[in-house]
Amino acid sequence: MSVKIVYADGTVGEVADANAALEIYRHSTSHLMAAAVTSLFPDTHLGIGPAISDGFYYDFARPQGFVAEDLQKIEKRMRELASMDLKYEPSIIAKEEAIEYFTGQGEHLKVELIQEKAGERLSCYRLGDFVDFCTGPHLVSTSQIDPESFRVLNMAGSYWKGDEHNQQLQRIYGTAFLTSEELKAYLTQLEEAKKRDHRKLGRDLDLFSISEEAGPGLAFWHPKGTRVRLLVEEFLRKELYRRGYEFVTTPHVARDALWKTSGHYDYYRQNMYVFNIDEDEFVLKPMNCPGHIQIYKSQMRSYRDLPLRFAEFGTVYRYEKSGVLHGLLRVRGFTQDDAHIFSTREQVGDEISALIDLVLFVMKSFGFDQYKVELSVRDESKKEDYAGTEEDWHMAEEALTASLRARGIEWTRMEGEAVFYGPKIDVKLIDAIGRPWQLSTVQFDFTLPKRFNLGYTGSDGQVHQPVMLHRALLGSVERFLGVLIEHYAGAFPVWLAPVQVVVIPIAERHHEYARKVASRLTEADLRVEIDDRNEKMGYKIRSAQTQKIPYMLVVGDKEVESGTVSVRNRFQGDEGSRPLEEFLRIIEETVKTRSVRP
RNA sequence: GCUGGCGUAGCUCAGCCGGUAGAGCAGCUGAUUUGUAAUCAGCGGGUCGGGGGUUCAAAUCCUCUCGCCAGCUCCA
Repeated sequence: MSVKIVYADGTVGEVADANAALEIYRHSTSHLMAAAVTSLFPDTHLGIGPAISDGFYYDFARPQGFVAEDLQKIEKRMRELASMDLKYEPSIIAKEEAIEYFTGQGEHLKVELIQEKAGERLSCYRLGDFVDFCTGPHLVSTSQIDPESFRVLNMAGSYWKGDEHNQQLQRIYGTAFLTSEELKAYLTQLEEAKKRDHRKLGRDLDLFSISEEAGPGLAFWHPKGTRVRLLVEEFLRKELYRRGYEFVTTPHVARDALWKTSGHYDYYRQNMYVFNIDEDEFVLKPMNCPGHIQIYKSQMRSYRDLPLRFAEFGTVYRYEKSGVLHGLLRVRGFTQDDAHIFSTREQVGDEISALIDLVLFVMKSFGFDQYKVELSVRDESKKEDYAGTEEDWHMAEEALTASLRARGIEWTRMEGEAVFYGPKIDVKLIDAIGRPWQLSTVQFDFTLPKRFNLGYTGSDGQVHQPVMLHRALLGSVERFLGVLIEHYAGAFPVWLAPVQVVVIPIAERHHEYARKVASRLTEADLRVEIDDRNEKMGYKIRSAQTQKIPYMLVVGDKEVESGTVSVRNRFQGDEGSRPLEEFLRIIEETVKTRSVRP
């Protein structure tokens, strides 16, 4: 469907593209919201109010802020204004005139924006009594906004121009869709996301907890959560050994001297836990790289030794601001599936290719098949902020893009997003309900080899400096498991499920057979429980279903007699009886293939 | 860290214009011996996040503090 719009110069047009139309629609709804807010609260001043990926927001400056009840009032006022058929009236005026007007209105933030804008003339849109400096385009009239297709959702603080040193504004979020059905679907999806919340599932499935007494941002892994964790780690460990990595183990604390050499002491101090013992100062490690470098440096290295790939499930601790902590996704103590590759310049291209293969293989194995790749490079205008030579950056970027190109992987180039010590590739996974998660990262490092004066003897007998790559596949085990829980909504694939099978005897006389069944499966290395509680079968099934256990084996008189099990699958329900050995073959195959659905 | 909201039993929540706590689920005990998502009955369980204050009296009001939630900034 096409939407009628009005451009800044007053011409009227139509937009047929659904995405473009939605963006304009949301932007216009945000103006409607601002109009509602300024009419309800005349002492409010304006920030900016764009459309965003799933709605829109508007930032307001109001000393006393807003309270939750204000949101309802605002929404109500928006409906009233929408029904008044107000026109979005554009006008093009001189910059001077605009400054004068907004200064007169006390809109100093708008004035600031206008002053920064180049050009002599600019456009404004009027909506009733509300005038905003805006390039448009907009809907023609508020009558185009379906009062049932938008919502004012929540509010939060935000910094002017996104800078925490600036004044803090009140941001009000809303969402809008072209139809009320789409709004409804969106709200349903929010509910869905809530049901998958790993913090809730972590408790319900008894996977992990975070204790107020022990401190925020520190996860305690329960037996079932630890099982999943170990399974993930075992899978990776096996795969990494297969691909030429060596595992190493490094201490959790090290003298300040190490961190001074690495530079973290100066650049990362605000995130480090530092403490004194006797005369010495120690740091709880926030990163594993200096440790791996110690191992590299423990002996002379030759080009024949390279590449060296040191891997570690390295637990690090970083002080994070209290407001950023979030379940397992953002914690203060976490385990990186870290590795550092030391290679010659000639080898680095192959290493990156191998890494990309590895990342894709690992993600696929865990059931993710959608992803986005970002290549972060330095800000060309601020080269002095970055370490490494011109040649370093060129070589690194070349190596990264060549590998991506060779695999036909599409990527987005992120200007100015590189870390100061080198460019990187980040892989963002898309989960089951379409949300992106930043996990894998491959980063060049031009500074640590220099700081630690790393070298190897080349075939020419001269000492050369190795290239160093940091890489993590899962990022951190904690974050990855959080994402995995949400991706599967707690129903892990059979190979990762903490409990794979629960045997459900119907009555007490079937307990002995149930134990026989369970021990046969346990012998085959399956994770089995028997529910021999004094309850009805339906109760036990419900209990197993809510625990998302992949298979329930019901055993009663018939099964005891025939040596079978009645198989119930958590997704499909009752599958009927089959001989125990046959079930065993099926589940073993499911585990072996790491099949997502049993 | 900042803005706003919220902390009552293991979980979800009621009680909150002040009169010292309640439900459902979970747990425990007993009865029941059960055929594909909740059998019945009984019992135990809370220094109402913590400190201070106002008051004859505080889960309810004020204040400080800790934590959680939604964002912002930052990030694996």
